[in-house]
Amino acid sequence: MMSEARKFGLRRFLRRLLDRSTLSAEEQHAILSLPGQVRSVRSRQDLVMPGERVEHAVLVVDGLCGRFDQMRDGSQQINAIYIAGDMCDIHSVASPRAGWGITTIASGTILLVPHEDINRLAVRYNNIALALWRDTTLDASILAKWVANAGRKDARSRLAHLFCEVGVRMERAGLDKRTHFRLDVTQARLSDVLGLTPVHVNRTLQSLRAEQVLSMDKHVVDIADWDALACIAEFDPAYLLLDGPLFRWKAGEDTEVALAS
Amino acid sequence: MMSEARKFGLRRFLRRLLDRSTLSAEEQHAILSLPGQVRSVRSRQDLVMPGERVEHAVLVVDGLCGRFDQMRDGSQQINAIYIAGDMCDIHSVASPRAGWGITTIASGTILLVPHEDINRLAVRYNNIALALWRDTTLDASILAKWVANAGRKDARSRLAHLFCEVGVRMERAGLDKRTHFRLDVTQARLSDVLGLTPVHVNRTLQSLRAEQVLSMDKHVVDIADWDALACIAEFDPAYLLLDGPLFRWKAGEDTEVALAS
DNA sequence: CGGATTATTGAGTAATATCAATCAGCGTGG
DNA sequence: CCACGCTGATTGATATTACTCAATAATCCG
Repeated sequence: MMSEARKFGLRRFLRRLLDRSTLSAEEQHAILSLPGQVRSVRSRQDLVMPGERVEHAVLVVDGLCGRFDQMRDGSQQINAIYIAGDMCDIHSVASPRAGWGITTIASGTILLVPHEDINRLAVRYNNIALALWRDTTLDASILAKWVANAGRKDARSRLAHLFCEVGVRMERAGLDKRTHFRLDVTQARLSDVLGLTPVHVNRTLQSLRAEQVLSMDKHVVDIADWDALACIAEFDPAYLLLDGPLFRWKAGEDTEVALAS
Repeated sequence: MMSEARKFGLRRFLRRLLDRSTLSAEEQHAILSLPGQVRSVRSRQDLVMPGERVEHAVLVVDGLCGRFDQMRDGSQQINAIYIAGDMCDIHSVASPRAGWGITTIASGTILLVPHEDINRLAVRYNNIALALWRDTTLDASILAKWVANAGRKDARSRLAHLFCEVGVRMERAGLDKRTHFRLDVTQARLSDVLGLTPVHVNRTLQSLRAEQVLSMDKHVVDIADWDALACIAEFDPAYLLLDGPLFRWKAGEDTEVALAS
């Protein structure tokens, strides 16, 4: 049932927020009570076009979404991958018009949550505002890492890094194991993520397979040697901000700021 | 005098916030009253090391700073450039430990603003919280564009895009003209920004100079043909979110959300 | 089964990196 | 004032990575 999907998606979203922020029972309840429109989506469906002004945020209930930028020659660059529980364009709540677009990478289910309702929560509960800000921070942190990877690493290392990142995020979200997960992408799509050619992605995958580091068959990634992969990738998960929930803001006029352990 | 530098920096910071957010007189005054420690910095001075936990945010009063990531082989990738008025690591207020580092690119003056005080303002004035979140959004938007540039554009186009971006940002900040500005970077530093080799940056600059599009002499960029440069860069400033101040949150328990025109 | 993607392979090419000099500016100590 | 040593800019020659084009094989899906 549709309403079930909504609850399910919001629970995943809440879980994700709780990874980095502490929310009271009331705040948690408020998140879970967010309204939203459930929608089934196929692969390669553009949800937000670049430059469009939006009035709702896209929460991935199930499947995969990506944020993309388009070049004049038609080529795409995907600059963020979102898995179940991620809210793709949380930013849009603060800045409703952005330069990017949102597309589905794999079929699945999404929940469209009106900005209006998210704003209402952020106003009433400033720790929700903080949690959302923190989520944007994570997004920026991942982007910063992607810039570094694109700028300074070769194809092997970039590919390896992507698998490490997605593995860890999947595992953290309770979706799969970091060494074995379903990643419903075609090699062409992978090339849009990594800024490579489909041909080159194919060859790079083969080289990793030949070295028994990882295999990708039928869109299932199987990492045989995590340490080797992390080494190739120079993967350091610090940028995923997984140290556990951080401090809260004290409510009201209190001028003291609570800092967690 | 040092205190003058503090005021000066905060005014620039406020001005920057007002480009995208509306703040009341009281809120503006609160920003300008932020405390902070002024510090003169030389070029190539690391202010925050990767992975370090910080307790203050860095505001660029004058000069240039950059956020960087470091590879195992020692090479650096600069994934963000900050000009006067920018607060480099606003994110750190929400997430005090990040994976990146902050370094100076050119000599100048910075202001270290304690997180504690920023948090205090964000708690008391939720529109300041919104403005800061929005600022993080802008940062993410720029990063997303850089990912796209690094992934899908060649050296010429990337270099051109950087100059367009910095020009527009400088002009917007009231520091210079977009077609003529001082950018105190060496070619080697530029290469760290663009993910290229110093040698290649040099040759690419020469090619742009040969075509009378732009020249860079003594660290002063002179753009002879802005349109040509923007065309080479495929520059569309939408991602800089310059449409003017956006909506405010209504204060207090009000459940209605104010949306600007 | 047949038409569509998607994956794979090969050969040749273009972009960028690498290595190694040389050159130019510039501050400093003699 | 000038020689020295430094950093940054420039150049040339070569190596390497990744792209392009084009074809074929495998898989998916109705």
